[in-house]
Amino acid sequence: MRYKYGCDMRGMFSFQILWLLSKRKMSGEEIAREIAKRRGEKPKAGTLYPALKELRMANMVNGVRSGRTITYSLTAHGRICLRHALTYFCRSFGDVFNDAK
Amino acid sequence: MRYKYGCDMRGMFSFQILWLLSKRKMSGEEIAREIAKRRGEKPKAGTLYPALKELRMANMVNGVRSGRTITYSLTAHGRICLRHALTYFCRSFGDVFNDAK
DNA sequence: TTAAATATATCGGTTGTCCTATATGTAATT
DNA sequence: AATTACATATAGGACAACCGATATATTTAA
Repeated sequence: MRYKYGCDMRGMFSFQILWLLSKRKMSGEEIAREIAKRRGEKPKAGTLYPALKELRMANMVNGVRSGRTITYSLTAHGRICLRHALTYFCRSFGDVFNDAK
Repeated sequence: MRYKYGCDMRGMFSFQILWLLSKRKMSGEEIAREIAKRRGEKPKAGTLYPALKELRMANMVNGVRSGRTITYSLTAHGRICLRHALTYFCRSFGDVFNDAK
């Protein structure tokens, strides 16, 4: 993933994962449920796990296995990327939100 | 463009175009400048015009040429799609935005 | 101990967001 | 008339968000 701070909104799914993990450690299933609460549908396994793999390979997220579940959490680098992405996100879409309520 | 109301955030660029056009009619260049104000970078012609073409083919936007500029505006159908997309967007990312400020 | 449920993972394919580079048509300038 | 600038457009390619289908562990239940 890139998170250029320019004109690129291809990272929304990974962005949301990073944001959720900034709140608390979660398993893949928990992440899927949190996204479902917001988007209305659970991301499929074929969407979620490749994204988590990308985030791990980019050293933004790490995972600790215990039994059959893996608990994912942000790395220091992930926290920095999230902060930049948040700034970009709010600057890009802040007025859309303010407008909507 | 699809605007399924499920788990799909691939339509952010088109979404932002629709939202901008809901404020006022604009040419392609004006749309690009408005996006630049928010995202920090002007979308390139190879990004913008294919997206506008898609929106026209989906009957969400129409364009009226006058000289060398085309003035784009929302169709009734575009307005309906935007309203649905706004609902989805706010439900998906409302807490991210509230959190950030 | 087999069966079912849970959690993670990969594969192949489609679509949309991006790019650089190039092309076309229109208006203003020289 | 030729040049420059502006606005729109297309071609070809990369990558990320999606899907359905399938596979592999691990735990729990029958």
